[in-house]
Amino acid sequence: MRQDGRLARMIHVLVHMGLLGGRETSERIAQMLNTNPVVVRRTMASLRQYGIVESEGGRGGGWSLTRPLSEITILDVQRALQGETILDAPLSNDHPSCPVERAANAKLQRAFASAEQTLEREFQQVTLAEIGEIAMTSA
Amino acid sequence: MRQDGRLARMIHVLVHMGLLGGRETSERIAQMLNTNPVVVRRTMASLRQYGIVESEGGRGGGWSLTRPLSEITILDVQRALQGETILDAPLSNDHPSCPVERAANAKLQRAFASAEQTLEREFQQVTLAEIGEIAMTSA
DNA sequence: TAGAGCGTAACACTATTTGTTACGCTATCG
DNA sequence: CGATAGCGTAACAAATAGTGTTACGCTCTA
Ligand code: FES
Ligand code: FES
Repeated sequence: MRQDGRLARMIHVLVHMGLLGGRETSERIAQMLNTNPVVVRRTMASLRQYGIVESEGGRGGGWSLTRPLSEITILDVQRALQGETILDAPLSNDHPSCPVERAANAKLQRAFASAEQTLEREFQQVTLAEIGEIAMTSA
Repeated sequence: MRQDGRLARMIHVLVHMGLLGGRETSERIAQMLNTNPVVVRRTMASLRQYGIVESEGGRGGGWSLTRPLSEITILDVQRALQGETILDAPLSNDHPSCPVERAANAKLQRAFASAEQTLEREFQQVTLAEIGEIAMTSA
């Protein structure tokens, strides 16, 4: 699974919202991310589906958190954006019947699974509240 | 850093060469990988630069290993293909002066660095000779 | 009822890997 | 010496994924 910038961006947005407390529109979020409201909606939609944020249409609408930053981990955001798989072992599939290819793939898969576990543990340990605190004290 | 299929493919090729003992041409390797000789040369060139294989031109030329499979680890192949960085944390750079973005990036970087260490350890533990043995016994 | 705001489709742009063609250089064989 | 096998490299096409943008529809509230 390809790693992209969505995770970092969404963490930024969520912490921003948690610290400043309020509801934010896609328009305002887009400005703070130097991008476009549609991109924001697209990405935030994943978070909504996972229950981290909710959206309201109509005048006065926008996005808001469904729970405090202390109850959201990086892993939650990651799962919302990319599902179960964090790291995907890049295997080969050129000669599926070849035992060498299969052995190589098996070893790679094992190694990546191990790294993924590490990453998952790290992600689970960090709440967005922590990130907010670090930002507040370093500012 | 994006993960691609080169690592798995090159492991396959190297083990194949180690087990079958001989020199292989780009043409034959390309056939076994369902691809093109140029792609093979391109990728093998990285391995040559790192000292894992050597190439000879002219009639009867081709690629050969510079040392036995027992002295090549997955990490060696990885390093040859992608350099130092195995995993690259996908950070955001939308608002460099914002302390929240910086705090989020810092946490992500730490998490990915940890996972990279795990992966590096795993890669270093596996020699291509091991993969060859597994393939031989499972065939 | 007007307008703010989300939902979504459609398309262009970018970057990276992969695939392909073409051509040049070198070493061996006859 | 000439033909041929083989690598080296440049140039370009194709596929993929994220990103950016425009357009239009729906909903809620003032
Ligand atoms: S711009 Fe609002 S927290 Fe960074
Ligand atoms: S094709 Fe030769 S080892 Fe798999």
